[in-house]
Amino acid sequence: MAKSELPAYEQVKAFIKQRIGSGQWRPGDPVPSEAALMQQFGISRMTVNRALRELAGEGLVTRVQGSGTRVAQLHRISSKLTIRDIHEEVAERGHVHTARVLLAVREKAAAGLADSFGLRTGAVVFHSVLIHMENGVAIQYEDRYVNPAAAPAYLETDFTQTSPTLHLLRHAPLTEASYSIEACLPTLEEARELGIKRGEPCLAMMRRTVSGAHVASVARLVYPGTRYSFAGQFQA
Amino acid sequence: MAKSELPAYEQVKAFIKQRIGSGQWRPGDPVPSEAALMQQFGISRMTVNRALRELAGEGLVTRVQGSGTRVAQLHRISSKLTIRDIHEEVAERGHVHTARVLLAVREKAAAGLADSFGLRTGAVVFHSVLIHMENGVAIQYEDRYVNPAAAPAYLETDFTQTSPTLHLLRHAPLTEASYSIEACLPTLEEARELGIKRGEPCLAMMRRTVSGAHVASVARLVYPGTRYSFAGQFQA
DNA sequence: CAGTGGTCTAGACCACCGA
DNA sequence: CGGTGGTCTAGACCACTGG
Repeated sequence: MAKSELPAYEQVKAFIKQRIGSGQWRPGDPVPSEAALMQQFGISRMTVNRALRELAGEGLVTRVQGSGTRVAQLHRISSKLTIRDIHEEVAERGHVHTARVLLAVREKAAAGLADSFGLRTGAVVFHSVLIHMENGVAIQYEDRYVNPAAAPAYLETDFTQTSPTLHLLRHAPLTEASYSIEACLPTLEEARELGIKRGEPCLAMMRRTVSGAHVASVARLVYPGTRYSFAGQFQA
Repeated sequence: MAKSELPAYEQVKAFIKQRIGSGQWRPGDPVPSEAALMQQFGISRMTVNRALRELAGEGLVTRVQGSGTRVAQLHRISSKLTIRDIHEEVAERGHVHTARVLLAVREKAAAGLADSFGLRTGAVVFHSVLIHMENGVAIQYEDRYVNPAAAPAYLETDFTQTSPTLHLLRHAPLTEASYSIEACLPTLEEARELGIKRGEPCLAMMRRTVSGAHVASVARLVYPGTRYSFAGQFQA
């Protein structure tokens, strides 16, 4: 009707967000039903439904069929942590990314590693180790194992030109990934190659990626604590 | 028509995900138009639209009005990092959460801190420091400043019963938050209170939350590296 | 049982893009 | 201009919840 600039479903979302954000509606309180919002806004149910469905996806409300929609318990702050190809990340800061390859070989997998890949102990896996640098300063030690079944041409890559992550994204479409981040002290070799003291704390990310039926890659990424941090943001 | 168990829009999503995941459709390739998928699946456009809209929301495809839908460039792995109330988190593991309050006072804000809150230097802020324990083991040192304008009753809380995070979630509805995670060594006091050596690496999270017009809280959370890690997952 | 949300249809008008 | 996606409607049937 009106020449309103905002789509109707966005208006409904804004209305509800305002009520929640201002504290008028508290966690656990009921949100008006789709029928009620239809009437109130004079719009069709599909439109109201879309608004509520998106709010549920954002974690602001909880919907239960047959019961109703309620303001969610906001006991968690959920935000996106984006893990990106390091070359792209450095380039976006307007800096120069370079890499030094310390190792790029095929190896027989030890028992634990073979397990991670779902392979037999002693099966061949690819193993690469490199140092990533931003404007000449080492910022990441990347120790990675790759499943040949997922990326057979892995070792033919010039890792100074194409980062291992990029090669894998291109040749082994990602279907699943998991990671964990912890604090640690660098090993002797990591400290030497990163050019830091052994006592300097580091962030270590363990990452495991799955491509289709294969575990594609298992990597340990070590960042000097003083040169790197993960940041994130959240907006209601 | 068929007694298919999966909703039609989920079937469309699964179809497209399979094509992308298997590498048949590569980044930049066009995805069939809504009209084409309507025909192919024999369903209405709204249903196809929902499937494609959700895939776009998940970052798997890019949609441009007038141009079409394409497979997204998968150069980033984007996953949710969920930050939760520590009491809830410990309780969910079936463990016992306790807290020890080291400080809970009102203070005059130094220049830098006042800036963070958008207050004058010397304005009164609340300051709390506590140790969180899981089954009696210290897992987090929480050093937090709170804006009285956002949570006037903050200091009246018994933090051994209601965690600062929970109090804030209840009284200062969250509209925005940002954080960063880095590795560090604990200060003397942090090491003493956490019961760890000074050389033991820690994860430090700096968190800043906004509630409506106010910056509600600024906190530094220190976790012993050997007792904590952040984990996340991603699924295409 | 009445009320809720989950899904779906068969149309429609519009803004935008590229040829 | 035709094809694309963005939005919206006015119905519909169903599964589930709660009293």
